[in-house]
Amino acid sequence: MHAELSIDRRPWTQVDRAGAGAADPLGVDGVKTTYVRNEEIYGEGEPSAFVYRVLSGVARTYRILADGRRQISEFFLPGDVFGLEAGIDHSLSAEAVSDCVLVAIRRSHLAERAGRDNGTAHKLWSLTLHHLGRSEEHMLLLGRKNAAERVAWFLLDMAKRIPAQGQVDLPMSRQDIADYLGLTIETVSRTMTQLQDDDLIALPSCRRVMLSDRTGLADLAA
Amino acid sequence: MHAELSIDRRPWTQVDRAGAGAADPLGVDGVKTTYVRNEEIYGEGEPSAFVYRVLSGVARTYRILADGRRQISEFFLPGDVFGLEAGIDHSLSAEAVSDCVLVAIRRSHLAERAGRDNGTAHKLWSLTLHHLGRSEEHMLLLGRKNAAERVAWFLLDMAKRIPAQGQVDLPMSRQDIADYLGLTIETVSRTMTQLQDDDLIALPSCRRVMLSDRTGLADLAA
DNA sequence: CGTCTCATTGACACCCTTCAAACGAAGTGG
DNA sequence: CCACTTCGTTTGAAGGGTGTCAATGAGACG
Repeated sequence: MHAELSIDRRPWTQVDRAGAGAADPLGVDGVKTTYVRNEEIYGEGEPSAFVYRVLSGVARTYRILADGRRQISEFFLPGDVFGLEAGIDHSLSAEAVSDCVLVAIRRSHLAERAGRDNGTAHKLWSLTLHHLGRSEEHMLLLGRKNAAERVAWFLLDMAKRIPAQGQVDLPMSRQDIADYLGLTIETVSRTMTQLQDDDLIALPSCRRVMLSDRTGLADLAA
Repeated sequence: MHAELSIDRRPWTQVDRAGAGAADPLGVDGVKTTYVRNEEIYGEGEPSAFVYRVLSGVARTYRILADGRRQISEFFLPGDVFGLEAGIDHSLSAEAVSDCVLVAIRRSHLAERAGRDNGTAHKLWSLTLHHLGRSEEHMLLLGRKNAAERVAWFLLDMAKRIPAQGQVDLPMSRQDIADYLGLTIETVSRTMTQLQDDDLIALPSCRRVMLSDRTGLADLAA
């Protein structure tokens, strides 16, 4: 990895000291805001005025079809940034998966600083490239993988992103997982059970997953 | 659309005068290269040394699984730019869909210029955001749409991107379309026939599509 | 005209969805 | 402390949409 292209993923909470008005790692002041579970952060079509960094909790962005079919495009964990979009209006909606605290950074301030400071401009670009890389991986999953491969990939990805050893506490519901993986809630549930029967994982509770056989999961995830 | 976020999509051929060594709209010298149909432009895992602009013809980027399943992430038409990735190595492969001419722009030159010139930096970022927006749309398609909706969306998208009126001359094979839409070649073929039976399109030849009912197609594409 | 490649069509199988019911955990009120 | 409710998850049975396998058809080219 290029050092200059790497992304700072430290949960910002750890260095937060000032609350509202403190500078984000992107170098621009933001306002700390709390959202409760399932609360809307922004909606598709609304003006895209802010970029958000997650301090605690988890957020999701998604698109929805007229008949209610939903595709979650990404989950955002502490340290992650979302809300960067091409147009002046949001083409995605965003909601809180769990109660969460975000820093909202005014997009115009960010643009202004990026115009002056190459470092900020470069960070924003890197962040966008990182998202693009993940969405390409996501497309491969949605277009070409079966249910077991999708779920195995998802669990490994979550284990990578959530700091903990040997287990994952999933922050989202089965419905969220299904809408992220392009499956139904029933298929996700059945697949989890199957992975458990195959001794690849254990499920002490429905939100807690022990990865008993990471190699086996990785083989599946392809 | 922000004027500053808009993308210059003019086919560069129209302003090309010097051949190799001429400056791209991105402001950096590039080398014009010709590729024949199905020729590899770069492979997954190779060092990512160049960014490409299509002058003529069409290119595809894709990822492939160990057993050969392929997901095409995007087609690139004249004027389009591809090859921008987060890491130092390509995470996608790229090939020529048809014989095509590309300008290869050295990434290090681009990075150097972006470091000096905010305009270039901003163009690169906008381009990346544009790709990200498209890939989010693509994820919705792959995760939640059925075959008819996928094909209808694809035809409308191609009609938008390929200048012509009332008809589209598809530059790619059914296999390419299938791998882009997350379907099989047989399903694409059957769906095209079905759309024709429903009087939404006409197929004078397998590469030429007349969009007889754009409204009906748009309703389907959702 | 023969060959090669790609596209279309048909028959059948299977993975995932749909519909439905049971189960379990968490919270509330008696 | 225990019914009761609510919400989310799991499990079952059945159906459908898409994949697989195979054969036929249609252009392109020599």
